[in-house]
Amino acid sequence: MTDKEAPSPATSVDVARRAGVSQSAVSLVFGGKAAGRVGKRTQEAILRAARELGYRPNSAARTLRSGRSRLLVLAVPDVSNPYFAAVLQGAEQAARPHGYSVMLASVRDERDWQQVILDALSSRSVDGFLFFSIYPPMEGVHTALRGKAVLIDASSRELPSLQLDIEAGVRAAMMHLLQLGHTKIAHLAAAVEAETFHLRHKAYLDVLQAEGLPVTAAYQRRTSFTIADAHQAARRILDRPDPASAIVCDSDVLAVGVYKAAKALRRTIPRDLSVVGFDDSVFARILDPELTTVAIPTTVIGEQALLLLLAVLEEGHAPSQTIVPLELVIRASTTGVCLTP
Amino acid sequence: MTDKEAPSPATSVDVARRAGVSQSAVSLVFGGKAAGRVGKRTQEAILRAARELGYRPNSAARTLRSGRSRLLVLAVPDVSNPYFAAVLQGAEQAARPHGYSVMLASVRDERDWQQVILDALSSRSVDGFLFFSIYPPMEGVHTALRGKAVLIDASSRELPSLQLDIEAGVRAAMMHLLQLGHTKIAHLAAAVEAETFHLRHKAYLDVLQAEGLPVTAAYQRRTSFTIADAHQAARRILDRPDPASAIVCDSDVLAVGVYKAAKALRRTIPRDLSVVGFDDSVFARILDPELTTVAIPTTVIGEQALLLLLAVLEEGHAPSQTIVPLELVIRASTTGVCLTP
DNA sequence: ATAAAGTAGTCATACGTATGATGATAAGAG
DNA sequence: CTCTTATCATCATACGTATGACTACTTTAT
Repeated sequence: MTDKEAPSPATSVDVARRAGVSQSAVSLVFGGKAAGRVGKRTQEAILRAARELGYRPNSAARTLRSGRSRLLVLAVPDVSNPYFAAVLQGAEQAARPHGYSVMLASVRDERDWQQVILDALSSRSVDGFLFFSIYPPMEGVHTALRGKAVLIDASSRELPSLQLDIEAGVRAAMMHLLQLGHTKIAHLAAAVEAETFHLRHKAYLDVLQAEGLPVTAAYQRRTSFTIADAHQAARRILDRPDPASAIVCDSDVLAVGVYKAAKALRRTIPRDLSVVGFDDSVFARILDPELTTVAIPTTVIGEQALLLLLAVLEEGHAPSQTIVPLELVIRASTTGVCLTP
Repeated sequence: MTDKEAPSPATSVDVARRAGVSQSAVSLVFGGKAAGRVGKRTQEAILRAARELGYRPNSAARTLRSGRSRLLVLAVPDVSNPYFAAVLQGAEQAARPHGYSVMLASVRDERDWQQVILDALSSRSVDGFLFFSIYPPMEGVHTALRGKAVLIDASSRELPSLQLDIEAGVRAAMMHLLQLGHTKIAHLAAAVEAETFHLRHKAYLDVLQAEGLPVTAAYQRRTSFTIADAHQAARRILDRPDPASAIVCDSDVLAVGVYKAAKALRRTIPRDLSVVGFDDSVFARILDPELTTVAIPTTVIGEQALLLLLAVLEEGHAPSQTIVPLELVIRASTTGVCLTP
């Protein structure tokens, strides 16, 4: 109510003067180190004075003096992918109560990569990093990053990581299809050099072998991460004398391509073809029929990864490797195989 | 090649020492104010020394001293909407060459709003803001924001803004449908208190009137910004004796709801129902049939808005109101009306 | 009674940069 | 030869905070 716009913002010195204490005391209170150094009485006086002046600590000064910016970076390969947006949301939520902010950095190629890191590190404007599997830290930066970064959906000897149980996810998808009677199951893989995608393909092959099914080369295709390319790749899997009756995709985005291919070839999903996606992004529920997919708990991942990072930053502590379980969400794109063609 | 990891990062003093000049000279060079103050010779010497030491200016110190952080904030209502992600991308691209960074802030309700602004402003960690139509600046903050913010898809007397030609977009959609022979055109509106959505509805009504078509209350429905709610609302428009033959939606997201409603009611798009969306988000091409929609050039908007903001910040200059044209993208969800039912 | 430990508070300084004021030298104008 | 103007470089200082060192007082232990 007595809110007057301060022409020049109040500083800790102003607050100290008004509360009749030293600047140090103010700093201690706002730095959270008041325990055992500032009495309860004066603490209240300081807070009151601060409120009256509308005081907020100057973050630049704070960073300069303490060497910590309380700013973290989430580096993702594609800003416009809703998948990463959800992770960001989770990370932000976890960061706020600890006084940290999270910035999004889009890292398209490896050059960006190095750029972002070196810039951020050497200008000392960023305290820590969250990196996605894609473009994992290269040898050079690896060491510079120790104690400052956490990997998501990737493993590393040098950096702590938040792992997704990719193998279990793929296995769940495969078993679901097997139980529905499918034997000719294809895998539409993302042609991205990242551990997470290698794991997906390995799991696919493992299940086939474990179940005594044949491994057909024609049922395995790699494609770039676009709908159009996925469409073409899916076409090659389907447009042959002995087409697969089910396709497991490395991502919901790729599943979209499969839908388009099915339509072009006049196959009906799920009657003629069962499709399983990966991610459970918004796309899954937009597609018609709604997509059966391996759900990745994006928000939870953001939270957990950030908590890991905070542990690393503030305690140097790296709780080995945390594993996040994935869950198969069964919707309308999968059904029993048609017995008589 | 002679890249040795510096244990403690080099400062401008280190560079100065190595180049045999004063710290001021280094600062001038890296601040871009070397013209007429630092000779060509010494400038080169400084740059060389800096390179050798791997020097990067400390941003905190820079901010503290200059009072400018070179950090901007893009405040959006929903981080997970790809629409905003694209804008961010455009903004970042435009910001980088000017030495600015852009942060994303998710502003869900008005409380967030005030929080973000006051925090950012008073801790002096942010130089400027980009705000979306949704939750436009309230009276209180308005003044504090002058000279520091630009509005996107909204108008204001106090703040410069980047306007979208919403009216022309809606009109294009309507004229397209009219030319296809539709007369019973519905409007599925977003129940969000923002100028941009008011404009959409007004334009819808204006076209009806201008073309001498009746205004039917049952063809106008408002819905919250979710697929499920849009589904229900669309149902009410379609599930009646005299259903509309075309629906114009305030957003692609709402159009998704319409598709679901059409499916539930066993109507085929576009044979039984034409649908037009708004945004041209990823969804438009994922839907089947692909969605005719009013395209918003998101990346361009990000760029332009940021350029506006820079002009405001660096020159106090506000180029009145810039208007961005929208374009109708015709795909497969619209077709001529069926003459004999 | 004295040492040790705990509590409440202040002092002084340094973090790394930007920038106005101040010279020093050289060059061109009258 | 002096006066202005231009160019190049430096000095000194302040931005606002965090924090180790220090003082004074109180409590507890021995």
